[in-house]
Amino acid sequence: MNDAILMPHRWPRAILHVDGDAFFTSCEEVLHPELRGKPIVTGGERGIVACASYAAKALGIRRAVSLPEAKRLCPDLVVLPSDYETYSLLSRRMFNVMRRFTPQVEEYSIDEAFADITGLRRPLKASYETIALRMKDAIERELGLTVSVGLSLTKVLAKAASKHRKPSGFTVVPSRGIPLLLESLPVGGVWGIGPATASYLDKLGVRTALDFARLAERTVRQRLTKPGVETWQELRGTSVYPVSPEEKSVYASISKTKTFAPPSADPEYLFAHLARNLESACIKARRYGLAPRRVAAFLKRQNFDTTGREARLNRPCAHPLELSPLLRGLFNDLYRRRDLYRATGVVLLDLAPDALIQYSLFEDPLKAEKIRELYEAVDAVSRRYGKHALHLGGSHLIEVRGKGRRGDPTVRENTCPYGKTRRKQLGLPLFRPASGNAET
DNA sequence: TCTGGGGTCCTAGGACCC
DNA sequence: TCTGGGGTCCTAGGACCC
Repeated sequence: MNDAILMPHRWPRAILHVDGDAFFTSCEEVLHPELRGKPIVTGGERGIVACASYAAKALGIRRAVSLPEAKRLCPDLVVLPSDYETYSLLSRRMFNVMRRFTPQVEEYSIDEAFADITGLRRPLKASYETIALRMKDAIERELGLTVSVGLSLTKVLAKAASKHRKPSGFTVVPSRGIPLLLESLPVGGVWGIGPATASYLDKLGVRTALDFARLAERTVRQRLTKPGVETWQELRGTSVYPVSPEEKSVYASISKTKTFAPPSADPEYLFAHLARNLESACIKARRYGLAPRRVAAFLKRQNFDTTGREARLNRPCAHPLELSPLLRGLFNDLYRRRDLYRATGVVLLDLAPDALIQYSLFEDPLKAEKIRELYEAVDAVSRRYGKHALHLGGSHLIEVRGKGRRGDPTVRENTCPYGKTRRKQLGLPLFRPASGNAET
């Protein structure tokens, strides 16, 4: 282990992290001042707590607990449905306040943002600390809710700093302050270190973020993968994650999943859930004018093990009617009769803008066009009467065996997206026979 | 943390080719 | 019929985040 954290000169970079305090419920308090200070939660529509106000947290109510359980802890609890429109609005306002100081603002989530204020001391005639404090004050004054702010040399350190003191915390960590900050932070609390890495590090005797930061570089490179090494560098004050102000407007993927109780082994029941996942995901994709080039399905077993399969389309397509046979193929490949499953899910990947959707010469363009018209009508009905007002009439309507029927427009011809399965179908061994005594 | 739902990124290793 | 090596592409799954 090293003796000391490297000491770079004082502010090689000045990065701050702004974190809304109990953001959703705080937004509700802005909207309904009479609720201020009361125990309130949002998430009423889902049956679990999405966000708990500080008054509710004081009573032991945490995220993801069920509403009946929360009600039991606090009979007077105010339960509200999530109102994302309002939260997004206040979120945008928060980011805009930040952007008055610098365009180098990265919107990380609805209630968090980073800003790189390196080099602003001279133009703004103020210390980094003062700039950060002005930003915090402006947000709180203009929005009427509080944020916690961390200022340090890297994103990982700034994030650790902002959560060091909440709510309405303000924590400045120059290089000499790093050990003090990291000493009281369990390594699993570091942004980028999850349960798996934390328990692995624990075996190496690493308990706190400071222990981790003090590991020798060679040790870290040998034992961890890229994200681990980068997190280690950031913790030592070397900035490797830039603040990137470009907004990522398009989704890389869209997924829909559903857990059901009790778990089931009934293939028709499971496939019906998958079909519904597919419809929801496609509705969302079409709403954003997107269509996937790859579609994946996954099943979650009772023990939370998850397996998935994906398939490539020969053109982007966000229409369940066309994708359903393909989904059936993926499902057949995944499903094991002896297993009980607790959830299904569908992921649309490789999303392309709808404008780019083109029909291949080998298909019946009339049919494709009809399907497109059908879904335009479906979307219109859904907008009016709700999401699943119209949907596929269950799996029985579409009788398809296996997958990738020749001529199926949604499956690339002569291509099998899953090698192992294809090998199985062709009666080939899944692996090259091992050398040695594999065949005794 | 006894585990809901929606995302992103990384990597091992197989497929395929030369 | 066993035998390499190397490069690229892709899939499945893991890990992490809010």
